[in-house]
Amino acid sequence: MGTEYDVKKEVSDKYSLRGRVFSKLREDILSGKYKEQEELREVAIGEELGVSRTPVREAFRQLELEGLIQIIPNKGAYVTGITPKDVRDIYMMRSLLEGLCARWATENISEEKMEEMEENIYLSEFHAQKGHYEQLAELDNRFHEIMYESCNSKMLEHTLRDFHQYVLQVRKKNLASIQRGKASNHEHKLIMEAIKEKDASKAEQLANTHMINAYQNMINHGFENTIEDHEKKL
Amino acid sequence: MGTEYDVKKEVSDKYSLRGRVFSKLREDILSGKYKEQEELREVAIGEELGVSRTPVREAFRQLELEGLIQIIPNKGAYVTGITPKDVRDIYMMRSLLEGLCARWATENISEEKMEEMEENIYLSEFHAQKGHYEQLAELDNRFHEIMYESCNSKMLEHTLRDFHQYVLQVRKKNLASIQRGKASNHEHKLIMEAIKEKDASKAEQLANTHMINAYQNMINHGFENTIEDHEKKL
DNA sequence: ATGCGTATAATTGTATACAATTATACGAAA
DNA sequence: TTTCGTATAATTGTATACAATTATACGCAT
Repeated sequence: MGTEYDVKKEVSDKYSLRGRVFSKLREDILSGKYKEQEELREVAIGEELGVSRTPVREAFRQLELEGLIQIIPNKGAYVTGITPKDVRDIYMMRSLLEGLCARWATENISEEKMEEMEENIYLSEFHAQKGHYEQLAELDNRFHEIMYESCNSKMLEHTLRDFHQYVLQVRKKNLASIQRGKASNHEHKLIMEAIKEKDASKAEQLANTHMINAYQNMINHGFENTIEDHEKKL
Repeated sequence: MGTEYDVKKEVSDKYSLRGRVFSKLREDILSGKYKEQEELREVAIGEELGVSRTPVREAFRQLELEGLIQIIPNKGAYVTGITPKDVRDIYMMRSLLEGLCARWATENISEEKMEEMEENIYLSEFHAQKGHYEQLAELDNRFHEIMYESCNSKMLEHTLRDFHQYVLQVRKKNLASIQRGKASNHEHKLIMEAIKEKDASKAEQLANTHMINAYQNMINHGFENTIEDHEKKL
């Protein structure tokens, strides 16, 4: 009953100019192409990408709401950027919310999603052994996506997806360590098992720790030099 | 040192057409003027508000990112709405994040903000006794705002402000109970004292409970009939 | 030289025109 | 009657034109 359309929700439609501008700008900001406080001019961006101001402006409004730029009315759009401290904060927030997500997923996950999760674990172990980084990263993303989709909360799903997207660039480099890859897989497996056993508290606690570990690993592999400069500000 | 511009960050600039359209639509969606799945047409909205499609479109893009509408490319904008379950989920998420915010505020709050917070408590007690609902609601908002501003985390501040805004409409009715008002004040006071004593864990736990209580009170005063219909879906 | 005021340029805000896509109506064939 | 295809209308996507605001340059008075 109830015909369900599995409309694949694109983060931003790839086939509209606005969507492409949005994605491009977000990527450029997160990758550091545009420095903090740099002013983004509509015509300049438009010319660079070969589009008019209209889609650029719409993309700007979205970027503002994502917190990546600040728009001062009648003045301009300024890059907010993402600092190492922002990344830290997001991981702390994610730690709590991914925990909640794991808890709710335990209570609401469907048969199909549960199976997909198990499959994800086994595939990950395979690719980890083979050293297939790209597939591993993809499966890692997918694992979290499955959790988001299974928690039965539009709001939480939306929030976590945002955060996930936000730190994706930074995380890419991180998972490219085979050790962390394997450790991460193991943690995923424990979470999956807790969900399967319907032990919500355990799943929550594990997901919690999983995020902390991911962050800890990150600052132990090339991220600490940048974060330490900012730690002093804390 | 370091001239600090106290640029008051408006949620969305009131003086641009786009900002007004955005605020109006958000209010109308949250208040239930537009039903779920209802299609919003750019020209219709524009004519109703006396503006062209341009500001309407930009507002749409923002509403989409806030999750209030879903835009299907080349097709239309459909109201997502906010269900009682969404409200519940947000309160659960807020419970965790307000806790984290209280913890960080304990570690980072400035002298000035600490004093403003104390002042806020005393003023609230006064207005609670007098039965001044509007001032009480305003002070309640401000208390949380002070916390957000004091946690020293742009990301967390941004996220919590979003959530806060999201449930504002619903919450209005809620605080208009003098009992809850006083109870809420007392909880604020305990949080404030914990922050002042630099007991971060205590502050976190109190802020945590404060949110749960606020939600519990809400569903016990006129919200439960609507939520219960949705509880069955859980 | 410095500060101020005005004119000019640059930039953003909004409206409108046009293009592309999607929905609808209607008629012909089965 | 139903189904399909096509023409038409409606709606969104994009570009451009114009208005309003802000930044800049330059001359003048001090």
